[in-house]
Order: sequence, then C-alpha cells, then structure tokens
Amino acid sequence: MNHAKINLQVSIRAKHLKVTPIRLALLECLEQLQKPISIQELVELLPTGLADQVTVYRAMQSFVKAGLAREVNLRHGHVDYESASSSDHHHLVCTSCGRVEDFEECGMDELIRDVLKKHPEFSQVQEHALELFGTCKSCMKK
Amino acid sequence: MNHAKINLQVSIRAKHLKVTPIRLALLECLEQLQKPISIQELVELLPTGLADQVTVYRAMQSFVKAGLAREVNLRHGHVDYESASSSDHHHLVCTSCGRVEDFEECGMDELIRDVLKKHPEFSQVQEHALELFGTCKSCMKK
DNA sequence: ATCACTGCAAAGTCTTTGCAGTTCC
DNA sequence: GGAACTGCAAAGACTTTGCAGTGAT
Repeated sequence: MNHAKINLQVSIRAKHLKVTPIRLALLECLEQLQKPISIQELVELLPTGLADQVTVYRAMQSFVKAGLAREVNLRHGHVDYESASSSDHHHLVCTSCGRVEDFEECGMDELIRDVLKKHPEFSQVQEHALELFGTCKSCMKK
Repeated sequence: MNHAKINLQVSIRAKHLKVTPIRLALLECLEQLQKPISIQELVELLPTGLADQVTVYRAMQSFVKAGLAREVNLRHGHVDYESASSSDHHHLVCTSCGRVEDFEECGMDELIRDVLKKHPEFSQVQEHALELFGTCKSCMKK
C-alpha cells in the first residue's frame, strides 16, 4: 500500500465513513483525474465488476455530504463529480462538442460578501458554482 | 390584446418561431415571474388543460435555442427556466429548504476575458452560470 | 399549401429505494 | 456484534422520441 492510498484512507476515515476497496478506488480516481467525471465513467474506470452502479451513486452521495467530492453540472444531461481537494475550481465548457477545460481563482469572495450584505435572509454561502459556456476553436471552424 | 402581449408576439416572431396561445402564455409567465420555474410548475400555472407537458418541454427548448429563455440549474433535481430578458442574472439558493433569491451584476466580464486569454483553445464565451449555495436564516436556526 | 406546432403514448436516461447479505471497526 | 456498506431488482423522476392530427403564415 503506497503513500497516496494511505492518505486517502485517512481522508475517508476522518469523515466517519468506512474505508472499503470501492471507496478507496473511487476516491483515487477522482484525485488522479482532477476533472469532472460521470457515474457511468467511474463504473467503467474501476476494475470490471468491482462495483455496482448503485454503489457508486451511494458512494458519491456520501462523499459529497462529507465534503470529499463536489457535484458539477456541465449541462451534459447528468451530474459529474470531482475531487473537492482543490477549491475554487471552475470549468470552461464547449457547448458544441462538450470539451471541458479548467480554471482556478474566480475571485468570488468579494462578490459573495456583497451579496450576503444585500440579502439579509441568508446567513452564509458554503459553495458557489461557476461555469463558462462557449465555443472552442475547432468547433468554431465548422 | 394589451401592450405586453403584443411585445411578446413580436419577440417570438422575431426569432422565426410561430406565435401560438401556448407560447404566448408561457413567455408571459416567464416575464411576469422573473424567477426560475420548472416545467411541472409551468404546466400547472397555465389554464388547466391548455398545454401538455411535452409541449412545454418543446416550447422551452425552442425558447432556449432562440435566446428567449435560459436554463438554470439550482440542484433541485430538474432544470428550471427563466426569461432571458434580464441578463447577468444569478441565484442564491438555500441548500436546506430550496429557497431562491436573485442577484444581478456579478462583474464577470473581466474574469471571462482573462480566462479566454489563458485558454487559447477557446474562441468565445457566450454564457456563464453562477449560483451561490448556502443556508438561509430560518434554516440556520434548526 | 406548407411547415411548424401539438397531443398522446411510449420509450429512454439518470437516479433513488427496498431488502437481504456482507464487510468494516 | 452492530452499524455501515453492497448488490440486485425494482421503481421513480425527468426528459425525449414517434407519429398522426391541427394550426399559423
């Protein structure tokens, strides 16, 4: 068992979740990919037969609840998941071919403070979703 | 026929879509509400039996394609739609009770220019989705 | 007259639920 | 041992598709 895997174990256990082979493999996928991935793709990426699709759904739900993963909506008709280890992480999506690139640092903190000030009915903002939808150069040529 | 409805007719016709009672009613709902609404809710808001759910799905697709409406994802498990007449329009969502408030002016233009500069594979950004997820005061107390 | 829009039924996709058996701590 | 996790089957929710009939321009 290598270093990386031991760290994943620690992460999972720290959230009071049980460490199982499936969860370790899933979290490892998310960490290594560092980009959003669907449930289907996760199932296919794992060794054949290791995990049922339903189990992956449930694992992702508990990861999201525990703050280990994030849901991302890229308008692909399903929810994608990504590791929550890097924060302030956003996406640039080509609406024609679906291609995704990442960017960091959206400088949103000031805006959030401002919005909270103007909306006294809200106490706090834990998360923000920011995605840019456009056209990539190769689709532009078509 | 009042002024507002005539303007809606003009908007629809300008996009080379046919003006029908259902589309007029739908666009009027979106304009008056000025907040995101689901397909289900739209069907219920219309006079009973006026439009089939499938027709509303198709009408919204053509509105989005024509730039009359926008899709919004508030993590409610379905897509919401809102009028596209106000631009730079965003949402503050309570992850506990689902309550939604709006805010304008996210000041994203500079960020978008910046991101495009750093991602030469992308030509342009037509749209951006920005939603803040947090907790409202009444859910905070629980 | 033509092409777009509509309703109804059916199918498709993504996601959740129930329950019995298994695994982790 | 007990609570949490898993697989399989089934159901549920949201959305799309096909086709025949209607309506807008």
